[in-house]
Amino acid sequence: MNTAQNTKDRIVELGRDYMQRIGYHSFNYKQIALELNIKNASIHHYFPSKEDLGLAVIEKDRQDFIQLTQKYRKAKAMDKLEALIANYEYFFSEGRKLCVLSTFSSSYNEITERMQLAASQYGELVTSWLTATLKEGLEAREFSFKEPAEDLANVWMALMPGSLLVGRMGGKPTFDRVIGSLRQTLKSS
Amino acid sequence: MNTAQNTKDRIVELGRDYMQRIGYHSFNYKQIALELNIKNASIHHYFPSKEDLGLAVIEKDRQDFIQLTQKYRKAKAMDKLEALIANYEYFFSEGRKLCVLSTFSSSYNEITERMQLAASQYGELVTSWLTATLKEGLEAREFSFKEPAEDLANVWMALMPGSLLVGRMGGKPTFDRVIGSLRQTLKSS
DNA sequence: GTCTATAGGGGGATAGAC
DNA sequence: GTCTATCCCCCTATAGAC
Repeated sequence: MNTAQNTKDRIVELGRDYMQRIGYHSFNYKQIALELNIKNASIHHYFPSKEDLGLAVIEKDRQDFIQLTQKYRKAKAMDKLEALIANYEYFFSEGRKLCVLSTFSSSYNEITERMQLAASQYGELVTSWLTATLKEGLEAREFSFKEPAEDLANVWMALMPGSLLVGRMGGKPTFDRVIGSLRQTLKSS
Repeated sequence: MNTAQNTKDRIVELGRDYMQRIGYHSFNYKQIALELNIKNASIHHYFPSKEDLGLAVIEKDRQDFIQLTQKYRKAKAMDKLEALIANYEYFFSEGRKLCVLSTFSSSYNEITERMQLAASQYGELVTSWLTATLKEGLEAREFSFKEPAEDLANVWMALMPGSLLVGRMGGKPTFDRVIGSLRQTLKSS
């Protein structure tokens, strides 16, 4: 997920990383410029406005997600979900970052309409995939939950970001406990 | 929960409201000053630095929580939890606000150590209360969950803020679905 | 306790040279 | 594509009068 060649791609990668750590608004161009050994103004060459970079970050994350779903297309449902969880484990261990969706959701009332729309649509995509994957695992008897798959998908959409939020304050044990419970939602009910 | 008499209390109330809507950093003194018909500088008379106001907001929210636990001291466990849920229903309907804890958690890497500590301690208090309340309801056979109460308390700590986050993007139906599932975690398992 | 005035820094954005 | 220089706005915070 970190294979940026050109400057433009590297800006998006670094921008995403910073936004996940400190939020869209606290992030600024200078932080990236320093790491790339270029100047503030050069970033504006690639992304004239901060909104452009924000949209690019959301789109990059969406593409990475699509790529993950493709890679695990033929895998077992449990392996698909574990791949998603692995991302969250990585976010937490790598500086207690939030995921991109929760980053923009926590700033939702102070970002542009276009960014709100992009984030919302990305969220719907993940929710749909989760719903389908849950149904898939249920039919294959990998899972045994009893509530509607749509409901459980929404629980995952809330619980995964939530695990990062409480993990920031409660630390690794708290984070692990929530992720453990997340896996448990697939069994019986 | 909204009974501010003097200017200082009103500043804290308004500050909390804004922070929950747009976040600690996006909030600024001028927004409050306009609503109170005073000037920016007057706020600094009560809260010399923004950190002071941030700490006051956390403390106010903690006191309100303690007051809620006192009020429901002798109530059934389910009624206690419903009182907490009612807060979240209110946050969402009132402009899709986040709760104070998730507000500061989402800005955790960009607030001062004192604020981090205050937020963390407040979080531990809520977690303890939730754990105790869950055990209480289990012993009274109001609930029938099977996992350790500590684990379920952490799930609630993650799922309640999570419901607000996904609700911002998915809307009321999504929020309601997560809250519905939250209640379901108390049954069987 | 509230005001005016202002310091001082940060950060997004643009112009124009190289 | 990157630079220097600069504009301009926003926001925290302070000084000092009333």
